[in-house]
Amino acid sequence: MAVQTAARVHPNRASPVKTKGERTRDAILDEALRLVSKAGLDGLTIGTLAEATGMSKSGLFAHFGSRDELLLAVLAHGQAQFGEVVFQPAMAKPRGLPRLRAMFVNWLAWTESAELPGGCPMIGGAAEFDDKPGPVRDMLAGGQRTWIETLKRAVRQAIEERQLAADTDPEQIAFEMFGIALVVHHHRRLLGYRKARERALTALDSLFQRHAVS
Amino acid sequence: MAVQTAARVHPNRASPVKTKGERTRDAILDEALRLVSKAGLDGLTIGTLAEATGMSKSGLFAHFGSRDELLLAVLAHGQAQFGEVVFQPAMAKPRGLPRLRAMFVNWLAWTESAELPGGCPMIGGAAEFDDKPGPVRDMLAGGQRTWIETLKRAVRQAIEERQLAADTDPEQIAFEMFGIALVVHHHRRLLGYRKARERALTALDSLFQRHAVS
DNA sequence: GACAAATACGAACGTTCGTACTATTCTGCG
DNA sequence: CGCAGAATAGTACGAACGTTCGTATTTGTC
Repeated sequence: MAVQTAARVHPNRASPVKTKGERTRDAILDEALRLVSKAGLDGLTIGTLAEATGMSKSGLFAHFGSRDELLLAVLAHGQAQFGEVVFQPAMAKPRGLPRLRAMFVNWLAWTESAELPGGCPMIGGAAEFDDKPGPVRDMLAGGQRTWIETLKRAVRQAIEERQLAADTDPEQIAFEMFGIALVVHHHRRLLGYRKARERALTALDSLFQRHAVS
Repeated sequence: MAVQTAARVHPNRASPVKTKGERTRDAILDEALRLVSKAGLDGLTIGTLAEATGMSKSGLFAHFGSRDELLLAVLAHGQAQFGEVVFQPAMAKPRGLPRLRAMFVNWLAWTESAELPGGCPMIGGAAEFDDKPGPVRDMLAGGQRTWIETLKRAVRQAIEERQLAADTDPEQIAFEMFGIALVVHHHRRLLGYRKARERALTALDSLFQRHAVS
C-alpha cells in the first residue's frame, strides 16, 4: 500500500557514493532544519520549504511521502548534527569533568549556532509537541532521553575520577544542567538577554563546586 | 479605520457589573487559555475555539476583531490569572526567603494546574514566538521580564533580611530559578518525568543554601 | 547513444484558515 | 412593552494547507 518513493537499489548497504536524490534530500533537510529553527516544526510547510529550496511542492514532497515523514526526517537530521557538533567533540576530552563541561559548552554553542538562526529545533519542538502524542513526539523524547543518559554517564565517570563527591546524584546534576541550558535558550531568544552564557557558566561551575570532593 | 467591535458604553470605568458580551468574552478566553495550553498559540484557531465554546465562528470573531487581538487578549487573560494564582498568594508570606520560595512553589503548581492541561501558555508561547517579532512577542517578553524583576526584588529582600549572603547576585538567583522551572515544565510534559517537582525543590534548596549567610 | 529508472514538475483536489459582509436574535433601559 | 443597540449567526471570499496524478525531464548503466 505504501509507495516506496525513495527506495534505494541496495537499501541495506550505506554507500558513501550518494545518488542525486540523496544529495537533494540532504540539501532539503539542511534548509528544513534552518526553517524549523525559526518557525518551529508546526511552522514548517511544504510550500515554504519548496520555495526556499527552489523546488516544486510535488517534487519535494516525493522525497518523503508525507509531511509527518518529512518532520521525522528533519528531526533525525538534526539529531545527527547534534551528535557531530556537541557529543563527538566532547568525547575527545578526558573522561570526567572536562568532558562533562565540554558537553555543556558545546551544547550552548549549538543552540547559538549560526546555522540555527532560531535556536535548537529539538528544544523548540519539545514545547510544540509535548501534548501531541505520536511518532514525532516519540522521536523528540527518545533523543532527549538519550542525551540525558549521556550526561549522567559523564557525571558517573567524574565521580569515578574523584572529581565529584561520591554521594553525588548523577540524575540531579543532569537535571540541573538541562535547566541551565533551557534558560539560556529562553532568555537569549525571547528576551535578548546577552549575559545568558556567562550566567550559565557561573551556574555550572557553582553546581560542580557544590559537589566537589571535600 | 479599526472598528470598535466590542466598545463599552463607559470605556474608562471598570464596572463590576458585566454585560452579556463581557461575560461570554471571559468564557471564551477561559476556554482559549485551555486550548492554547494544549495546542500552543499557533494552534489556537478561530474554528476550533468556536466549536469548543459552542459559538459560530463569526459570532466569536466579533468579540476580538482579528486573530492577533484574540491572541493578545488570551495572553492578557493568562497573565492576569498568573498574578492571582502565583504572585498574590506569595505576597501574603513574610518578606524574604519564605516569599521567594512561595513564588517558586506556586509557579510550579501553576504549570501543573488542572486548568492548564498542556502546561503554562506563556512558556509555550515563548518558544513559539521567540523568532516572530510583533505585539504578541512583546507582550510575552514584557510579562516574563516583569516576573523576573519580581523574583529579583524578593531576592533583594531576602538579603536585607539577612537570609541570604550580602554578596548574593539577585539576577543570578532569578536566572537559575527560571531554569529550574523550565526544566520541570520540559521534563514533565515531554518525558513524563515524575520526579521533576522533587528534583526542583532539591535544586532550589541547594541554591538557597549555597548563598546562605555563613 | 539507447533505454529504464529515478527524479522533478504543473495542475488540480478537498479542506481549513482568517476575515468581510449581511441578516437575525437577544438584552437591557425608558 | 417597545425599541435601539448589542450580540450572535449565516454565508461567502481568497489564500494556503497537504496530497494525488499524469507527464516531462534527468540520471546512471549497458
